[in-house]
Amino acid sequence: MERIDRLDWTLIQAFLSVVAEGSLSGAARALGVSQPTLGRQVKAMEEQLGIALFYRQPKGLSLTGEGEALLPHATAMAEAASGLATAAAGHDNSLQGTVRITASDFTALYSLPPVLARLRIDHPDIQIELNATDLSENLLFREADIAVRMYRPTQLEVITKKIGILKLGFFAAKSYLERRGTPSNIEELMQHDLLGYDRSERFIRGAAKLGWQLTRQDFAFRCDAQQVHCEMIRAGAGIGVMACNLGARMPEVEAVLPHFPVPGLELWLTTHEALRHTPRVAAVWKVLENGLKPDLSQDNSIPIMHSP
Amino acid sequence: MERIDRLDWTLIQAFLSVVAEGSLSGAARALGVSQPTLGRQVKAMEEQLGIALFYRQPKGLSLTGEGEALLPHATAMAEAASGLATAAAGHDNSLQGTVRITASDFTALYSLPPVLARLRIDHPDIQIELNATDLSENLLFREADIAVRMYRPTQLEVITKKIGILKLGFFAAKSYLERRGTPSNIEELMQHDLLGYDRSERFIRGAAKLGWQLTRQDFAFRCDAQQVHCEMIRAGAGIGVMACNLGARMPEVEAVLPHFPVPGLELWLTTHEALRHTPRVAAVWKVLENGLKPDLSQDNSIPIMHSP
DNA sequence: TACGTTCCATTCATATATGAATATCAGACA
DNA sequence: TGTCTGATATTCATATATGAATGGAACGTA
Repeated sequence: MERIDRLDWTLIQAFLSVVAEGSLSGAARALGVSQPTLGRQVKAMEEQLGIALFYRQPKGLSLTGEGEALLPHATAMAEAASGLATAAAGHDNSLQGTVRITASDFTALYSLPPVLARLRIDHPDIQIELNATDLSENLLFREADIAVRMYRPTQLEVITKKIGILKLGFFAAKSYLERRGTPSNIEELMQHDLLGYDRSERFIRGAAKLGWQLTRQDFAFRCDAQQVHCEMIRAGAGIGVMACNLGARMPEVEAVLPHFPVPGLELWLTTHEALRHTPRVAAVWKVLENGLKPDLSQDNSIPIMHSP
Repeated sequence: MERIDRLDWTLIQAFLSVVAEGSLSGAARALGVSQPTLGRQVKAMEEQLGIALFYRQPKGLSLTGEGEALLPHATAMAEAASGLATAAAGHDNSLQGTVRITASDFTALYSLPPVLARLRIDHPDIQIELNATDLSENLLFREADIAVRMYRPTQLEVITKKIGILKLGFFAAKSYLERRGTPSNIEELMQHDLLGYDRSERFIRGAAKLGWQLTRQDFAFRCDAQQVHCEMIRAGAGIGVMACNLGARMPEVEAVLPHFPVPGLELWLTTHEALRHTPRVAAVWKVLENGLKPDLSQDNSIPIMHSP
């Protein structure tokens, strides 16, 4: 397959300017180049992409449907470029602008919302862009300012801080427990339908350290996404491990063996060194830290699950 | 102030390539230009920005701290560029990639999380980027694929669909009601501490239509952010209007005059015409529509508040 | 209808950025 | 120490993109 990626970004710049101004001449003025140049650049872009971007009209150029489809991407580039310019100029010393946060789906959807709500109250001029993904993001190469992760990032040149430990515990739907009974010790629990969760390898190893032999076959269900896991517990599919604070919030589920020491998950906040002292990033960091802490345990004696 | 924005995007492209390859020569090979050209471009960029981007080392070029700070922006540009290339090539016919959603803070933080959780289950390969803002976004000019709004967008060339009506009602903290008593009709309610919410102009007008005279002075508190409003109700600061489904989920608050017909808020889904048939956008649209509907009323006889 | 304005397309001399060739430097290795 | 390798800088002829000038088409207005 051919790489169309090669198209010169100058062309995109030209494209964008023409869209914004509505004519070649106008765009030329705005961009400080001549009108023929711009005309050629637009033509070049159309040829390289094999797409008609504009309708040439007497009053100027207007976008075709295909052109419209490209515009959002071009605009995104322009925004990034302007962000770059701001950063370069060292003028981003204000508490406004966008801060991009990346977090695991689970954290993003269950832990972060109230914290972000608070953030919107404390810093109304800071826009938050949330990227929910379990993929380990490279803070240096991806546009994320702060990462919320369940493990300590290993990259160099990042600042990390452990916020606390997310306590996990066994939970099951009340309906399930009524049907199958509530286990009162580990041996009984192992006779139940167990739901393996996405870190099951880690979990099995963690369990082994606590002297609890467990194999993959002991799980009635396994799944990769924590949300699914969660839903299955709620639906009464069996007994599974989930975050204690989350379980406590769900009226239809109940803790099982609440005092059994299930290893917890660490929660780490990460940013890139170069962004550490950007005011808005620092502000968001602070709110995240303060907002997430109450939900977490600071007890370091709780065993944790280590990353693979 | 000078516009540094003017810097040619080709230079950024060069910058990025040098970072990725680690050397001028390598980057030149990758980019299909000569090494001196690239060297000059890097130098030009440094001069124009007035920043040293690289340490020149015998083994190649490595980023300075200032360079690192610019990198995320440059990378964001590259991602957008590659998105543009994909869109242009017409290859984005798969159910993967990123979909950007914009919604009011309130919707984003209170209504969307469970829906997005579902989305992650149904379409694990679609990344969601959520931009929580009350600002009306221009879907054509901003990189957002789908907007969730409380009003019908007026732009041309967008596809909109009304999902339903968010029912509103009076709520107060139980502690407040214990202290001040529960009003049993509108006249009594007006003697209470009322919390005006951010659309209070709209609200006052809506109330007037229902034959209920109300002025700004009748509100004990006013605030712009719905979250703050919400928190004040929970904190027992008075009686306020909030979404019924949200109020029902909060154990510490109680509905006041639950049968009084408070005008609701419409919820609209919007996307740009050109994106309508992009598979991943269509998929997300569908999940949003199905996920938000259950929380909303489809009863069109409920009065609604119109935008200003 | 004629005039002024605004736009895009074309032409051609010119300025500019480019690449091949080369010089230079630093480290690896025998 | 000498040589090789892979890197960045420098030079200069050349290709390339650029801009001023010009032509032509559409539209509004007197």
